[in-house]
Amino acid sequence: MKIDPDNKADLSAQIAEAIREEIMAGRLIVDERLPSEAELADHFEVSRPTVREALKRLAAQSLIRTARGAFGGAFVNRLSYPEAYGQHITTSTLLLSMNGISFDVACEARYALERACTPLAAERRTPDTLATMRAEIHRQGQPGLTDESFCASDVAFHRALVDSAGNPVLSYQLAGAVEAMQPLMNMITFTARSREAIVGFHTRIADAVERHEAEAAQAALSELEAYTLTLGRDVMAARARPKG
Amino acid sequence: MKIDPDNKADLSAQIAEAIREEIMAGRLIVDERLPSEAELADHFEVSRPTVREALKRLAAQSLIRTARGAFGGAFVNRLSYPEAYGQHITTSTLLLSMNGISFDVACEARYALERACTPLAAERRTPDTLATMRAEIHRQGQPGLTDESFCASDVAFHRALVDSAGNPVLSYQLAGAVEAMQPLMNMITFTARSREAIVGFHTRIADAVERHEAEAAQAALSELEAYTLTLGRDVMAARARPKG
DNA sequence: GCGTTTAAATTGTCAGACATTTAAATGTAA
DNA sequence: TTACATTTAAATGTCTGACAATTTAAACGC
Repeated sequence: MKIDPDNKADLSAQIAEAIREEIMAGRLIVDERLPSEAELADHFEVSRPTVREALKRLAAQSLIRTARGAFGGAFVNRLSYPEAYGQHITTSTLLLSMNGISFDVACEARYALERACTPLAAERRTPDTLATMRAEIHRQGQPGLTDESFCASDVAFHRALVDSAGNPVLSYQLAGAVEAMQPLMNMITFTARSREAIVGFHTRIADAVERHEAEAAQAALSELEAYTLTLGRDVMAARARPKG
Repeated sequence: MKIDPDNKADLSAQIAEAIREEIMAGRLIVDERLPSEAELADHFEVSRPTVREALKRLAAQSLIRTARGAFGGAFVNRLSYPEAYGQHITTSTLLLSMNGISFDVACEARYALERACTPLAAERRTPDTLATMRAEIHRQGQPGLTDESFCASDVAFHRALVDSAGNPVLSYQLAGAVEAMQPLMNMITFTARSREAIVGFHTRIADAVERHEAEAAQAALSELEAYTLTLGRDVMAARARPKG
């Protein structure tokens, strides 16, 4: 493994980067065991705590996993879809919340991406994904539902729509976009009237997907986007008026 | 800040998660200073190395940054677009390479997402992004170009197309999809004939975007997808035949 | 008033030790 | 021989204490 020049950056960051490059380049393959912490410390000529900090950096990115005990150690981790989802959602959510991304921009990106899945979803939807969409639509019509539950069900519906495309890479990419919108969506209070409208759009989408009508589904999605945008703008406008 | 129950997981992971939740929930805001390592160790009732491992986990995710010296410490980091790009690309690349994602599935996801940007790109393209696309097309026609440079230019062209949409969130989401394909694309050797064909598709796309013709651009993209798929399948087939 | 020096606070690194966990090796009895 | 219990070795997890390097602010001298 590569060494570190007289770089002045943190040693643990340099070591983590060296190991990360080995993994990215495929020179360390999945489930391969890294040398023990003591051996790594010896190799890089640093102390064990420094090596451990480097390994924790890699663990935080799900690049390695560790096991205690004899024949334990650090192993190259096969990045699973749930782990990848989680990291993507964390990154996307923070990017939106920390950079003052407007509701309009986030909304546009989200629905543009979602429309991209729709033709595939209309072509390949299964009874299973259709049933999930129908179930979420039914839940959204329940009177006692809290705003939080309504939002969660909304996410689940759109998630099912995306999953209908049957492309796990697409599902992964969309997860970040849809989930990251959640905090922004939570700012909107859904009146009974707006819920009714949204359920209407969802029903149109599910119907179109069931009938393999991609364009009708895309059209309904575009109208839902426009409607969501008006809801968001109303909230912003109301917030600009400090008068209650 | 929250404490840790009698959980048996790593203390550093628990502490990192507790701080991460504070940041995600907005209770720790951008540029806010965390307590010093000694204070955190005191608060969580662990030793300083354990706190440091937790902080390194957060630093690896660009959630915090650290500064030495008096009035230094750990600060909540504003996640920048380049940092978010980098993490997204790392995650996407590893997800594809470690899970045996087929060329077909990755290709489908990538072009589906890219087509989603096309209507916005055709609407909003600027002289600047058009010039970038033209420049990359010109470079791709140079005879002496290596396969690596051709691939890089291909990525730059598609990146310019995506950026034409003028939506930074969309650009961020697409970066992972496009860049993560790069290792798979590098397996394809581009003959003079295939390069000529690709330059032709790129020219059609640029022309359509310049004329604000979204559907023509999408059609050219779809044909490029089909052509890329045949190239990839030829490579796979040639690889299946061990005979040279 | 200004430049220099000093002090303090904080992260970065090290050394050594002990605790905990895990699986293999070993021993023991039915 | 087989099954079960014990021991052992290897590795990570955690702690203590110390020192180095860095950076800012305050003190100091002129």
